[in-house]
Amino acid sequence: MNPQHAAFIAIVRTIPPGWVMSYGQVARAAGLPRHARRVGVALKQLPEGEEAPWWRVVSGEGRISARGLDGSDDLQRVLLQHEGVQFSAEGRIDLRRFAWG
DNA sequence: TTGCTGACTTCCA
DNA sequence: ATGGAAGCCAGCA
Repeated sequence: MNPQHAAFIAIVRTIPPGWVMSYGQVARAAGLPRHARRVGVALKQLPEGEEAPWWRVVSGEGRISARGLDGSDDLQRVLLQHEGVQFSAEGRIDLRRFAWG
């Protein structure tokens, strides 16, 4: 397990239910700015044993990043809505609500 | 080493 | 709002 990935996962584990963070925020919180893309890689390669709320990580625009094949996109949306996260008609999340303040 | 590829972000027209 | 380009950086061929 890549140490950087471990750092990202550690941050993701601190995201409480009903809350979301963008890839960029996770990267910065882990002390690794400009590594937003790596956060995506870390989550994609998240081992079975590692438990982390990957679905609470979205893009900076408040949308769910596409994976392409599997329907994990839909699963993510369902999980978030189940936690009470509000989506706009266009399927967007208003990240301003999650800015510390 | 070079070039391409991303679960990204930021600028600019 | 919207599309495209550029910046970014580790992994891989």
